Amino acid sequence: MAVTIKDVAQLAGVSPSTVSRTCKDHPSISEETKEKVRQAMQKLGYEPNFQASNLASQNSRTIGIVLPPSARETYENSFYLEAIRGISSFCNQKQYINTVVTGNTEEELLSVIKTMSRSGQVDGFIVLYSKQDDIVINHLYNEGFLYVLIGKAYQNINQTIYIDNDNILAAQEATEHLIKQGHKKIAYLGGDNSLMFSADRRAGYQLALTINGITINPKYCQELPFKQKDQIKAIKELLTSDERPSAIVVCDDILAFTLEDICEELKLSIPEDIAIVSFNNSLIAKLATPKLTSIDVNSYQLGIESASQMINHIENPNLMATKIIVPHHLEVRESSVFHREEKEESATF
Amino acid sequence: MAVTIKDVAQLAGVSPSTVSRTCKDHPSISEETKEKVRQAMQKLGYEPNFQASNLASQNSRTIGIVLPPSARETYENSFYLEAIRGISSFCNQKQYINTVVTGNTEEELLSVIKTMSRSGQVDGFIVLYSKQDDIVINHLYNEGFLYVLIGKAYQNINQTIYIDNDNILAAQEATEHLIKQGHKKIAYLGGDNSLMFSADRRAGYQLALTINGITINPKYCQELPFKQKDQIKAIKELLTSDERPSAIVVCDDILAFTLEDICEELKLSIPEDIAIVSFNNSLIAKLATPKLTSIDVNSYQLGIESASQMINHIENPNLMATKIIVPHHLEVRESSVFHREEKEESATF
DNA sequence: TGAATCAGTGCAAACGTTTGCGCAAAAATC
DNA sequence: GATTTTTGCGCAAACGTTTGCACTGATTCA
Repeated sequence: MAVTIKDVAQLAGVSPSTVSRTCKDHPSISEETKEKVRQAMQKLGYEPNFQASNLASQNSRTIGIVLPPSARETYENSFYLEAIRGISSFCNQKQYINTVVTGNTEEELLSVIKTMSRSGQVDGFIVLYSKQDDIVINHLYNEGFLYVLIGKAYQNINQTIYIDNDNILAAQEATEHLIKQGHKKIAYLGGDNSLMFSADRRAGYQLALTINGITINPKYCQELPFKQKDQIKAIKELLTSDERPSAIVVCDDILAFTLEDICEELKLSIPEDIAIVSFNNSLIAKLATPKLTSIDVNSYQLGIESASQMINHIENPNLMATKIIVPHHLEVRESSVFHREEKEESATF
Repeated sequence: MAVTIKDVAQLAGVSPSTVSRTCKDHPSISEETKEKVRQAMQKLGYEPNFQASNLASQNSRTIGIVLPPSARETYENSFYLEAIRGISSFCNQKQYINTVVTGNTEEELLSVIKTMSRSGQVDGFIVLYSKQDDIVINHLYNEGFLYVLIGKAYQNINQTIYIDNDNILAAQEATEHLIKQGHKKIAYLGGDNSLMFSADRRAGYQLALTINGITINPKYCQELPFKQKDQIKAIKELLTSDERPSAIVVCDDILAFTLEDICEELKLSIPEDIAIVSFNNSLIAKLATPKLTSIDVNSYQLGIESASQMINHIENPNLMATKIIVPHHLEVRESSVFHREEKEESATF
């Protein structure tokens, strides 16, 4: 049997409550006694029992991580694992535990989440996506259960805690980067606009055009269908139309990669005929030919910050619902700039 | 305050112990009473308190998931998230919790693991890699703590539970697939051979050659350095040498992708000059041009099986250390076969 | 000098389960 | 009908913490 608080108390010649208070560094214990207790803990290799501690203090020190209910391809995006790693790393430091919950459908997810919250398995959920009218998010909100969103909240904005990039600004910068290269016919390829990041990036793109006095061409602003076949068809149509754009902002590296393929097929050279900027700065952006200019959203940091906020709110229930914006940065590579020198950073990979 | 076992007991007119036993479907409670209790539970929306239950039964119903301590690039491999999703999904069903632990160095990992096991935060660890002389794995073994490896065990093989593909067979099949296409000069590009999967794939490659009466050329069998720059250099040397191979088995899609790039640079066409088979069947394999023939290792299933084994061993401590082999399959695409028709499955993506 | 304050500790009751054991009542045995 | 066995359930003691409250001895204040 593992060493308990009583063993430590006995060895140190104090009561269990004194040991407990020493662990918490309670001010009403004298430094002298604390030292004595600490020595005993050290000697016995004491580690407080997680379950007992949680039961007594009526919490779980556990954070649920909710993956979006999606097709397998979605998870190929390294964003999710990086966010999870950020969360984990912070949790590990703070002696918290995290549990990822995943499901194929929204309903499946919801049912797991319901039992988890009712059984006190978790203190709160970090939801790794933000989507309009999502039943999971709505449920959490309606139940008043603690949750934080990665991505911008869609409704109840002032009451929900979220961690996000400034996707509008990011897309604006991406677009302005292209404008600076002399482009005027700039298109945007996005995904499902009920996902907040996609909608925001589109907004940023449009904002940049407006600010720079470029009129918005609706044909240039596309919400692509989910199926890859249809995506390809839509992209081809765009690229072979009379008003072919000379530059494209793409909401994701994977999609941008597909775009590069299509360009090659259509004998359009990048960045001469079509310049490209995309998002996520994943490995694929570095491996693509030509290498993709991409916006790094710091997904690991998004994870860290969301865990930090979560724990903060668990331990201080009356905190306001704050928002955190994690900085992004534009990683310029070959797909958007003519005659670019081989840069050291891309070379070291 | 949430509804407890006492509330249910009161409503059903029985004692708390009867409620508890009903939950466990204990045989010594009459079906009649059970039904009464179940109705009460239903009515109150009772969900057993996770912490209390764990404390009383002296376990944690929590599984730690150990990511390898690596550079960021490693995690771009979708293998890890898929494995985690498999584990999570199984845990969610079984009312278990999982917590991923990650660290930049082996020491960091080890220290987290130590406190986790001592504080009873987890019942066991699923280690998502298998490596020679790894201090984490060694620690777990020496402490006699429950763990299961994804990948083949390196030592204490009969005492450790592991879930793996038959990587030897997989690599053998990959190689024989190339042999069937008429290739005789076949090379193998692997990574760090202290990682078991890499060593096994090499072994399978060599086995296939031997069986088919092809002498092994040491130059053809490479353990590539970690840095991408050096990798590229080594590959280029191989491809420009006098004895240039006509086909290559590559231990990972990402590396194979890089190989394709180099081939293009050297004006070698795929699969005519160089045929390629790789591993993991990730998105990148489907997006590459030409599309990569790749071995799918069913990482999600590896996750499921490892969680299943883990829970089985948690609940039955005296079980033997079994091994589970998850099937793989070869997904044939353009990189290994001449004049391949566009297949439906690749088209649907 | 006596009352009031305070710092430092311990007592014991939670927290919500699980489970060994005991005890009735019912069933089986003779 | 008396004895034993079985069935079904409840009692109460764990499990290892946390924490409100009480208590003691020392210090301060008037």
